[in-house]
Amino acid sequence: MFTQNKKSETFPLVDKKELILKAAMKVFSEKGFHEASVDDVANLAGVGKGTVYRNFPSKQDLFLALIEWGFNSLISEIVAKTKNIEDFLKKIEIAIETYLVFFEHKRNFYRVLIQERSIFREKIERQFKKKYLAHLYLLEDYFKRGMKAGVFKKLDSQSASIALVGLINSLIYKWLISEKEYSIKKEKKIIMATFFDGIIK
Amino acid sequence: MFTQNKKSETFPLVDKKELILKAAMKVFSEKGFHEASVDDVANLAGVGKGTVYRNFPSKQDLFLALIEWGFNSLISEIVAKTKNIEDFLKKIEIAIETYLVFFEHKRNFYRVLIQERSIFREKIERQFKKKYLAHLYLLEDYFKRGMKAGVFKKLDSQSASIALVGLINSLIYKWLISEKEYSIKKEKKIIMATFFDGIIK
Amino acid sequence: MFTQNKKSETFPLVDKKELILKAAMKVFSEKGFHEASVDDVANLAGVGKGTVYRNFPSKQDLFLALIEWGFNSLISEIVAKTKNIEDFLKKIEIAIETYLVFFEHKRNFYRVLIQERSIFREKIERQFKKKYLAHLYLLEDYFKRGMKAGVFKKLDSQSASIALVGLINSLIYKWLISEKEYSIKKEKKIIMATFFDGIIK
Amino acid sequence: MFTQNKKSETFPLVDKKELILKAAMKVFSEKGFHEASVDDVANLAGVGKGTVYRNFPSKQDLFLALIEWGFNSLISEIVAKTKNIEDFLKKIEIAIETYLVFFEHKRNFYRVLIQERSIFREKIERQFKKKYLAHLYLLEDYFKRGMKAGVFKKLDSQSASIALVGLINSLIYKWLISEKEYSIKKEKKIIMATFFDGIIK
DNA sequence: TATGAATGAGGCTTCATTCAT
DNA sequence: GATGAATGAAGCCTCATTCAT
Repeated sequence: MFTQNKKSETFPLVDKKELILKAAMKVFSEKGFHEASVDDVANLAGVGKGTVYRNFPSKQDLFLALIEWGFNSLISEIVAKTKNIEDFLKKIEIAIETYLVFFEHKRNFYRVLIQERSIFREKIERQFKKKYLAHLYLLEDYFKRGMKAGVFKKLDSQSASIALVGLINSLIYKWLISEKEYSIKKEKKIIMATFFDGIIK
Repeated sequence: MFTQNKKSETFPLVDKKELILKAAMKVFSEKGFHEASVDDVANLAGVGKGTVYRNFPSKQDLFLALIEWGFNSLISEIVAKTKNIEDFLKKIEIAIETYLVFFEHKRNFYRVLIQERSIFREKIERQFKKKYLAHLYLLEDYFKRGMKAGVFKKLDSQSASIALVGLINSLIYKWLISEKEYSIKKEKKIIMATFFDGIIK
Repeated sequence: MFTQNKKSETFPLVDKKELILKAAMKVFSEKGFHEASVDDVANLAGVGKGTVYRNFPSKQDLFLALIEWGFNSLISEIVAKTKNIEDFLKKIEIAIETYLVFFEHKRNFYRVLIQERSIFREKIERQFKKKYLAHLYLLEDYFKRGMKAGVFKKLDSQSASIALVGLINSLIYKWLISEKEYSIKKEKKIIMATFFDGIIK
Repeated sequence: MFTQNKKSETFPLVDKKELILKAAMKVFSEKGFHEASVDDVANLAGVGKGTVYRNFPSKQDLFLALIEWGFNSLISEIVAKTKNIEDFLKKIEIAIETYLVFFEHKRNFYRVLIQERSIFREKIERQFKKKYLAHLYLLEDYFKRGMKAGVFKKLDSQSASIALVGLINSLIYKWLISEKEYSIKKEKKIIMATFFDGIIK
């Protein structure tokens, strides 16, 4: 009793949901949504298949929850790192860096993200788009304010943020499939030298 | 035999392979690799399922052939449009424009491209990478030569080309899922204003 | 022990078993044995699933107990209504009426009864038959004695009772699926006019 | 080639659908709809599971097709045996006999019929009712005309036919679960002595 | 060469039952 | 005793691939 209480106070047992999400992250990132089976996830999580379904209504919902989980994490990190910065140039720069470092440590999440945008049809489409685009709003906001402040060229802010993210993702992908081991931060230089220098007024 | 040879010599009727590829392009782009069935492709192509398998060893090979077919087409077009241009700035600019227009007319191919990179595991990985990256070599080459000529900043040319393509793809994606109807060429402006202006020395 | 006895003596609170049986009656009648889940029953009864299993060894046993519960109730009622009647014709007539009225108020039990005789295989078969046929013995007995008394035609008394019950059930079924609202007692007339008039000597 | 042609002319290979229906009849009658698996059916039919699904969209559709198949057969037989009979009493009598003999030889179909009326919910309900009640229309018609002709008592003809069928089914059930071996035709006597004598004016 | 019926492995999901709390 | 989280066997169905015609 006592031990248990103590345990749960200081070592809050990993929540089942998180346990499953972690396993799912690995499995989906390695096999892809369709090739991965719910059994794979359950086995890796060390729980029964039924437990997966008790926590997530369906395989698709599990996948969606994964995306949300990851993005929430990414967004919090970017917000935390940039909120106290006044300079928009600096703000964007830090955001870029945070983004890169985030994925350097969460390769699996990146791998999950780049696969199969197409599995989300109709009913789910909206829900997915919302989550997928959510993290762009941050950047968009920075751009908007930066443009208003006269720091950036006057461009469509949504296009700009999408362009930047696409550019970054592309470089992450390159880094991911590269045979050589190098820190992804190295790519920051090219981002600054191209897009960043370009967008500055 | 005789009749057939004559036929295909004098009536270069769309050959069976191309017929199937066209159907596959539509089906895969609409449903995604996993959701689409070989039956769907065969039916749309108006041939029997066996015929699909006579021409492509497996569903995966069909998909791969599709990618190759599309890229070859894209590359030819870019080469044709840029080969007589001396100026590297102009060369890249035209390449960008060609790229945009190409996908404006081949949305399906774009849709096929962005899905399910994950279906290419192990055995297929190398083969895919090669094809996927092939069209980048063109750009890379232009950048290299442009850098040598002192027109562009000295950067890793592979990274630069990957960054550019990622940026463009991202904007195409935005255009694709946009509810508004507009020509994708409009996006050229932002590409020039950001990446292009940035990379120029 | 003591407390329990006292409780059930002075506070014949619906006992857990009956609580569960009532819920089961509703659930099974609405969904059928296979489509209904033990969870459904537990939820409706407002108890945990474990409690259901503490009271009934298995889902099948629960179903069987339900049948028995219903039949016991039916038989008591028929016995009560007919025991003081001397005339066998009247006896049967009252039995018929009681049967009809019973099911008019216990539609759910009827619905439970008509479904899925097939779930009772092998091991359970004998047990079920016994219960299912038990209520026929009453009628059979009445017929036997009526025949001996020369009131009824001399026929196989078991067949006669089975025939009568089948006929009645069929009319109850008709009443149940009928769109119109009418009292099932109306059907008594046709029962008397056909079977009853027929069996009289 | 020649032999084949001849074969298919004179020995029309058992149609796959019928092959599967026959297996389904046996399997469903023995195990019941829910306890039987599509695999069971496929195995008994000696075909792959996929072949079952090629012929019947779902397990439920297979079951429904089975019901229809059986009823069509029953109705044809009754019609054939009764159409040339003028006398309504005789007509009904022959119908009863045909009904009994039919099920004497098609016990499995009977077993399929008595199980699980409840599997047919909502969407399917109407479709099932239609089929289930179809064979009653025949009897109903006979009763109606017999009443008009003054041969039968004036009663609700639908109720009468339902009552008769319920009575008969009940006796078939008795015969089916009886341990003794006897011809079901024996039951005709009790049917005539009860319902039949009763309904005559 | 072309066809499409046939196959059956494999996947998602449900749910009766158990058991730690 | 009571609870309901956990389990995993079992079932329906899909679809890539094969092969007889």
